[in-house]
Amino acid sequence: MSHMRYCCLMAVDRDHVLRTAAALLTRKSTATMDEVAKAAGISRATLHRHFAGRDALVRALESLGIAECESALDAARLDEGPARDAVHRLVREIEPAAGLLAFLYTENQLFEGEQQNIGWARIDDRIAALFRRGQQSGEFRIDLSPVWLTEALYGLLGSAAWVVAEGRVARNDFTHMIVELLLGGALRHHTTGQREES
Amino acid sequence: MSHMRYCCLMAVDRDHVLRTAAALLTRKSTATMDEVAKAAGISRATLHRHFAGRDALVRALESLGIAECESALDAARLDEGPARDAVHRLVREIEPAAGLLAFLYTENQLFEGEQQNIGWARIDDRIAALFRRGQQSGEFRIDLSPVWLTEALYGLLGSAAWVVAEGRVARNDFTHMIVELLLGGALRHHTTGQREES
DNA sequence: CGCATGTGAGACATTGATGTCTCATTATGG
DNA sequence: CCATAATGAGACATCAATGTCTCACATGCG
Repeated sequence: MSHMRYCCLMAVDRDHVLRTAAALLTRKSTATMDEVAKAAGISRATLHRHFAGRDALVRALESLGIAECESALDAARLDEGPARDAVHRLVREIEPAAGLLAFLYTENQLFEGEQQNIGWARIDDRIAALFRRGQQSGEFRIDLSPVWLTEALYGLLGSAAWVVAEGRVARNDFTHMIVELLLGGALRHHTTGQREES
Repeated sequence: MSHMRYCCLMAVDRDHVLRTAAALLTRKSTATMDEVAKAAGISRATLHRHFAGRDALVRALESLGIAECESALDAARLDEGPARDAVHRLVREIEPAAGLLAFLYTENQLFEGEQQNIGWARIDDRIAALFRRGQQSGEFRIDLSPVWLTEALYGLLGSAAWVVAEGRVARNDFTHMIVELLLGGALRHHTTGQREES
């Protein structure tokens, strides 16, 4: 504690600003710097002191999103146990970041001159590796590529975050909805006469 | 003056402009009116003669998206045969519009003062009704609500359109990827018929 | 208490997109 | 061939967001 400096209100909680901005931009991706500042309870000037500009803010959000994603990946221990359980843990751990990820997912198109891209690539690889492990262990079907399964997971995370935010489904169902659909699909599998062929 | 009948057929192909704009905005949702005009091969002035402003353009795209969606819904004959086959037909029919839908899906947040909203609601209802029919017929599991299945379908359509546009999966796999994941899930099931070979 | 720091409020110029206008050009149809 | 109409090019004002700046205020610290 001795190394912490106690000043005035002490350098506006950067993390709080980022999370508020994430929550706002998730709902309204075109929100103004002024709106972001008001949402965070600070002035535009102060916001601009902490983040050089809108670009820097979005970059910071991207870094936050990557960090939270990797934390979730670590916490989910993707290498341990059945792959299906690892997927379940992953979705559970990543849920709090789903909104932010959904925002970044749509905003990323703007960053063609990538740089943080390596962070996303690393995350993609770790998730794809999980699906690949599940395929090799015989748990997952092999006609759906790990790349597609990874992307589909992103899409489902975004859809679920959206529909929960809209209040059209209960927040508690978040993990169940995604995991059950992603792993089991919409079809009933215990009924007789099930046939799958196209 | 009798309104323009069939005078100079120079009349810029409105549909072509819309589809070009859709393609561009799908890739870069912040594209300028000038960029849209250039992409469509017309001048900004002409673009502005046909669409009062950016708002009007996006509205027109929304109408186009709704129309294409409803055409797909009609062509898929959702009421006929097994629900799972209807889902397959739906995805196949809706594929060409997936990019446009993905764009509108993210852009819709801006339309809080809805008006076209009724169009989307009607589409939502028709798709949700399909999933409900599948549940009642015993084909689909009942622990995943039609609302969620509908939203999940949108998410998967968007993800698939994106990953195909990125060139990370083959365009030919579009329908298969979505239908198999949405209906069957990633898990291998020990039921008859599921593709598990090589 | 006085100093330093961080903040809020607001003025200001800048930038980029937009909407509107005019005018010349081209193509169409009678 | 001529009148009409649609287009392209560009000038122009407008507007909103941004980035930068100054100044006053509050609070922590010596």
